[in-house]
Amino acid sequence: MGRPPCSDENGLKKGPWTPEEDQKLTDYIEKHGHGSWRALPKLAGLNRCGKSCRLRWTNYLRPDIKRGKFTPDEEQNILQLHSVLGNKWSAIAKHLPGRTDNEIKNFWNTHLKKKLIQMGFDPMTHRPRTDFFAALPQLIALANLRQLVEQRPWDNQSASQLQADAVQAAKLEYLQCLLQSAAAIATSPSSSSINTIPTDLEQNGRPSQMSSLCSLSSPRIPEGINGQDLLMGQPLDIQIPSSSFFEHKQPIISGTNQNSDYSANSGEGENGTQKPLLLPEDSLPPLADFPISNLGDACSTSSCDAEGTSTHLPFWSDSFYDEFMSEFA
DNA sequence: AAGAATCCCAACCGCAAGTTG
DNA sequence: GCAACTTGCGGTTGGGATTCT
Repeated sequence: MGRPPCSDENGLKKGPWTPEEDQKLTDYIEKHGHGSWRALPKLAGLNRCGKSCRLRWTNYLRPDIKRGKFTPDEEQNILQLHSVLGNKWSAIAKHLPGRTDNEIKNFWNTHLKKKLIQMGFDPMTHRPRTDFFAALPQLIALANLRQLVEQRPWDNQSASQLQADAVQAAKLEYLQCLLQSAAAIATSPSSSSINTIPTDLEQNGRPSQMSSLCSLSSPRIPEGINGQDLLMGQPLDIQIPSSSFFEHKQPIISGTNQNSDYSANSGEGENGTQKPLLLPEDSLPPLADFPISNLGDACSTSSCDAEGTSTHLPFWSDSFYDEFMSEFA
């Protein structure tokens, strides 16, 4: 581009805005509109670059900005929008009147993201985390715990209790990894034996919305569909097929649930028989309370109709949201 | 009470898309 | 079609505010 960044321009002020500067900027824009941002600072008598003025106006001085804490409704909207749009803060902001992209981004980074991580969800995919590195802190903690248990002369009861806790936690961790691997398989377009995806639409030369959605490794809008358009002017009913993940409250894994689709995800034996990847029911702790459905069910049933006009199956079902939001309280 | 740690957010930076001549 | 320029966006950061020890 060849143009120096505005910070390089001679002697222009940077950093926090003073009330006087705010007043000048507000007065000018109210009288003349912002026009060319680049020309504005001179015209308004400000020793700032246009970019800085624009940012100050759009993120702070604009009269329609709503300040203060985000309401639970707004939080829920952000989560839902983020699961669809990803880090498209400006697109998300368009659905939250009075909120700026910067504000939403900050709120996400300081609150929502942490909450999701704490709950074991990948904040980018809104799925249970799949990376072993994510579990590293817990594993390290468990290792330390074990060392402590072995080294310290605790009474038998507390030591065994600790060990039991550690084993419980390790099992949970292991289970989560299994679930996540299965989820990855289930949502992979190549796993046709697992996820029987109708191919009629794809054969028409257009990737089916469903299959593109099912292949989401991060929130993505199906090809040819503008996520923004998708959302504009309609109530939030954006729903991702793979979201059936959260639809049912029954635990995915249990010894009595072997005919679930999930078991099919666990891999087939050489002769086609199902090799249960799952541990026996009694060897596993109960899953977390939030609802998780059959992983292999990602694109099944009515949610993905033959037209590829999937309009159902919230990735975050309402009930899940309720529970999630109650975590915030 | 004081220092350290953490949180929070306004503002900056760099990049890319869009616009104009 | 191209280059110069403008605008918008998302990631990052500095430092004040708050909480913890």
